[in-house]
Amino acid sequence: MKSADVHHPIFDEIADLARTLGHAHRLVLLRHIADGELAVEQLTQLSGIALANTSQHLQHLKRAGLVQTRRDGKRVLYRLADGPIENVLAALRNLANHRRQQIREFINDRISQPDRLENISREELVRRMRNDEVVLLDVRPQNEFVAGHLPGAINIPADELEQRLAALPREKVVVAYCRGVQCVLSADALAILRARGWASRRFEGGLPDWAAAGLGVEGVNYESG
Amino acid sequence: MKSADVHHPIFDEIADLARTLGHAHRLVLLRHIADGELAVEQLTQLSGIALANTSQHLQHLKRAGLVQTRRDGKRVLYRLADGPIENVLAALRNLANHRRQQIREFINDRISQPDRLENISREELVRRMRNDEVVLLDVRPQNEFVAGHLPGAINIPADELEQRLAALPREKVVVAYCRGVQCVLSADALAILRARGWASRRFEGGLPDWAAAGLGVEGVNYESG
DNA sequence: CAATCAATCAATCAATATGTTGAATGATTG
DNA sequence: CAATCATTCAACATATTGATTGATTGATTG
Repeated sequence: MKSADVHHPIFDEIADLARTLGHAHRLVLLRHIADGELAVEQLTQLSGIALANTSQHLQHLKRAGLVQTRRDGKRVLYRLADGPIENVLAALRNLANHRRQQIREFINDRISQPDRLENISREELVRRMRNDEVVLLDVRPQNEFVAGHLPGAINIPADELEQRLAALPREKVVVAYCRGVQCVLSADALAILRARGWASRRFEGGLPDWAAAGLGVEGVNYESG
Repeated sequence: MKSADVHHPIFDEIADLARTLGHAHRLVLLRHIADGELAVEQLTQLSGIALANTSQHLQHLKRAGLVQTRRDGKRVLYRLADGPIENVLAALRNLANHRRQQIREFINDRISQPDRLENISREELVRRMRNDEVVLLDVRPQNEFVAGHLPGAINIPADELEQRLAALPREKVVVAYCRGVQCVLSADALAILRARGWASRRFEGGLPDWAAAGLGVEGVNYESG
């Protein structure tokens, strides 16, 4: 409203925070630190960033109050600071994904050849689920999964898939699904799965197609009507 | 195996976004633009930033895809781009406020300071619901919820909120509501949500205000017939 | 206490970002 | 079509940031 409001120092503080997040190395480091306390050298190995460089970025993060440290013998362990830090990261990831998706929809270079992505029809999926031949993989963000998902599905958001591949069985066919035909998350997931040698298919219709067919859905939006 | 993940281009994209938000001038401009379409000169006046400088920052925002433009006669009008941009800003603001409060050991006393960020108007709520930017949280007892609630709302009674936080998404703004202005349930809920770092607002009018405005209500008292 | 290890500091250079100035563009007006 | 207005561009000086290198600090080990 008033210019006094506009010059409020909160803007500078927010800008400092944002600038601290404005470097891929620091985002990578934060991502690893978010999984638990880690020492500097472990972080260099996980990230591939040179030692002194890693240290500097970590101190940048520390100055900004995003991480805290603790000494354990010779090592210095870094952990996430208190506060809604992961919310900010999630929001940024969300926005970036939103953008990517728009770009992909525009170019439409991925789903244009559905055969290569090995789509599975709803009918075949139902049949193979009955025979316990498949594992359902929901690659949408956790909150959407919580709100409602196909029965028995495992939730691994697409951007975490590479780290969490171990959670998937190798002896069944993995069927990935997401928000539906316009969503590329499951296509991304399939690329990862196939690159790592998983037997995998894609249920293109996703949750909307499933629900529209009157098949059961699990989740908070659906229990106790 | 992690290094492949680490070099994923999404990190660079997120970093670019964050860096774009990493300057107080651009945050100020975004804040004004978020209120509605504005021309460059109006923005210079509102922000106090020199004309050419304003223009450059606006173009920075445009390059980053955070704003879009439209020509109207001689003027160029800037507006927010699509996507969960306000969520990112809210998350950053939230984190910065969290830090400020920690530093000052500030004690938050409920409704005594109803700051502008806390309450959300019906108009803004409707708009953000349309954009799928918010999650509605009904914190009244279950029986009242069943009788009637805002469309799409999740019901978690205020006294169960702390145990059931996991049901709430982190990447959308949570808007809590209850029986209306005289009811403190949603204020309590907001205290819990903010303490745990959720981006959250309060729809003060609650169900009565919503229904009085002639907006749709879901529930057994309202279903067809 | 010397040797070793983990992390940080200091100094440097290259690359980017910012603010300012004045000129150039694009659309409207008389 | 010339004048005017709103905005953008181009060029420059200055500041900030990032990566690299080698030295330094702090803690442990023998």
